[in-house]
Amino acid sequence: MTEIESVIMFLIERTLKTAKRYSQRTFDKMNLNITVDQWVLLKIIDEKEPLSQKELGEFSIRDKASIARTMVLLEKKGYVSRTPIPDNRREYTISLSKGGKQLVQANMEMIRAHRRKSLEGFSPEEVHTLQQMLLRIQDNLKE
Amino acid sequence: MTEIESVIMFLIERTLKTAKRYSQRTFDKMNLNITVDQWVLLKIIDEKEPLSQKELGEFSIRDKASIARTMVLLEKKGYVSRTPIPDNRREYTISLSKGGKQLVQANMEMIRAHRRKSLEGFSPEEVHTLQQMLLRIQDNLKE
DNA sequence: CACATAAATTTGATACATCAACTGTTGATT
DNA sequence: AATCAACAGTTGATGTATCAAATTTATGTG
Repeated sequence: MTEIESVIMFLIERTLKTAKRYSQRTFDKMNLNITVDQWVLLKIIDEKEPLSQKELGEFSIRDKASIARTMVLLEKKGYVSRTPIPDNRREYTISLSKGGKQLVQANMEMIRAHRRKSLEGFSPEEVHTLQQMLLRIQDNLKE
Repeated sequence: MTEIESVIMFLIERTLKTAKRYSQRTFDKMNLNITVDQWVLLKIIDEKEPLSQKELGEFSIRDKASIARTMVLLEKKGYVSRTPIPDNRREYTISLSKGGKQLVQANMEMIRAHRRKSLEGFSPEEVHTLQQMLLRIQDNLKE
């Protein structure tokens, strides 16, 4: 085992890429016509709506420019609506359209199956330990 | 806490983005003029050279197209050399140039400091547990 | 040997990431 | 009220990611 293979960030990156690739292949097979990144944003909106692009960016750790462009795209695809806020012409309210809600609804079971598969062989305590460790690392690197 | 905030892949993604951002800011402050992704590839080459683009792609879980373009770029920057293999005109041998070796050498201490910072408060046993968990997840998703 | 098949890399199309610069809006201070 | 700083979002430039198709070279089988 070389040095880099024991580095946590390297392992995290490999794990994430493996999982993303796995999910994207399923999405493509099902002709979902969205990317895994787009799914994640849709799911966040589903759980947190209504919210602004700024809030969505902060929550998902994405640049505001990236969020803006993806929202335009998801609006075009008919999954997201951006409605103006009365007395505030500087931000939008982001929420799921009917089509977006339906998409999330229709695919949650498949997503949950992926989550279960990724954690096969883990006890609930282990999962909890892993969650806490990841949060601790984020805390260590905050600001 | 909403559902998605307990999902391991979501936490992993946030952790990785936080760490990458943190390192990139340091790189930029030091005028290193490379991205974190480029650094990771340089460090892999440093540890594994000589190797082919295909091997580098498999090891780092990157698409061969992505590797090819990044190698062209790193060659232009003078950090990597691609030398032909005798009796094999179909692949290259990738290795670090002098400049590349020097770059890795000169920055390893800073990188190690980042690694230590990300794991502040972790015992060696905890780090080992985390490594093993990440490997188990990758195994679970291996096609 | 010829020819099909496989392998390593490159190129094209598209998506997403960041930073920096810009636009338009809001709010606070003088 | 006028001005200026802060804020939300957009746009431009650049780097990286993927898949699919093309290219070039190597190899195995008849």
